[in-house]
Amino acid sequence: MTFPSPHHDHATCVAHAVAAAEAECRRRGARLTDVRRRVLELVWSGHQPVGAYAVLEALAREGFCAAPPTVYRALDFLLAHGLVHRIERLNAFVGCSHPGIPHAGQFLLCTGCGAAAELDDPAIDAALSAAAARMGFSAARQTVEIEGLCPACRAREGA
Amino acid sequence: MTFPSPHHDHATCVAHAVAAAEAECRRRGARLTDVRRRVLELVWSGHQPVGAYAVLEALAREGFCAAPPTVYRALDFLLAHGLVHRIERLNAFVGCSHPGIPHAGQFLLCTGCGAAAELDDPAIDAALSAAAARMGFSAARQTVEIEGLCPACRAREGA
DNA sequence: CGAGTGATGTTATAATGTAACAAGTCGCGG
DNA sequence: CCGCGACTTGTTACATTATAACATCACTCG
Repeated sequence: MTFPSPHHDHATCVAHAVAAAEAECRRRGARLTDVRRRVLELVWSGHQPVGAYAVLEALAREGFCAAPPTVYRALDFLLAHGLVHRIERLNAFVGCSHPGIPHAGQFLLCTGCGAAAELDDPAIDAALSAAAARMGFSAARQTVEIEGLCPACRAREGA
Repeated sequence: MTFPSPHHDHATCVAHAVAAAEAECRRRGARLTDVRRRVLELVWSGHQPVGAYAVLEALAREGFCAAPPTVYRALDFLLAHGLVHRIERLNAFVGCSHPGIPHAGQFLLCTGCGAAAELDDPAIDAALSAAAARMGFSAARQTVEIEGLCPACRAREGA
C-alpha cells in the first residue's frame, strides 16, 4: 500500500473495499448487514482514520439515527473479520487494504494531512518476532504505528 | 530490559528510577516537584502500565486530593522529559527504563500478568526506518507494542 | 409457522482526557 | 526585603471515547 494521489478515483477504492468485504463475509459465513456495510463505507470515506463518533454523526446525518453501541458493534464486527484496523494512537479506524490475507497491521500516519498508509513488511515482522523470541516472549498481536510526514506533506513543508 | 522476577527487590527499582529522574531533571533544568515525583513513583509501583485514573486514586488515598488535570500534567511532564512512556493500546503509562538516553519506545505486553518490558532493538528501528524511507516517508515517532505471553505466563498456561 | 440465534435499538453510565481561569510558589533582580 | 515574572498547581466544568444491560427485531432452519 502507498499514499494515494489526491486525484485518484476514490469511489473505486470504496467499491473495491465493499466488494472484497462481501466476498470475505460470504467465505466466512458472516453477515454484512446494512449498518455494517454503511459503517465500512464511512470508514473508507477517505484514506484517513475515522473516529467512531465521526461515523456516528455521519450515520445520523443520513437518518440512520444510531447510538454509540450500534457503531461500536459494527466496528467490532469489521475488526473481527479483518475488514478494518484500529489505529491506537488516534482512537480511530481505517479500512484494511488486504482483507482476507492474514497480516498484522503496520501503519504510516502522516501528521500533516492525516493520511494513513498500511504496510505489510516482512522485515518488520521478522525483527519483531526475533526480538520477542529472544526474550522468550510468545507474540500474539502487534501494533506498529509510525508517525511522520508523507511525501506530499514533506514537499509542502520543505518548500 | 527484561521481565523482572516476581521476587526482585522492587523498592530499589523505584529508588533507581527516582534517582535517575532527579539527575535527568537537574541536567535539563527541569523541576521534579513533589507531585511529579510521587506520580513517577506510582507509575513505577509495578512493572505494569498504570492508568492515569489509577494514579489519581492512589494520590487521593494519600491525601493529595488531586483532580485529573494534576495527574495528566504530571504525566505530560514526565513524558516530555523521557521519564515515562505511554502504552497506546492500554491508555496507560509505564516507567522508562533508560531515561536520558534517547530512544523510541518498543514494548512487550503480557496479556497474562499485565507486565510490560521495554525493548530497544536497533534491528526493529532499522526495519521501520527502512520501510518508511522506501515510501518517501519521514518518520518522527514510532509506536511498537507487541502483545503476547511472557515466559512465566507461558510456562503457567502451557502446564 | 415457530423456535432459536444473532443483530439492532435504547438508555444510561463508565472511563479517559482537556479547556479555561484562578491561585499559589519559587527564584531572581532591584 | 519586596515585587515581578515564570512556572506550577487547584478547581470547575466539560469533551471524547467506550461499554453494560436489557428490550426488541429479523433472519434462518426445521
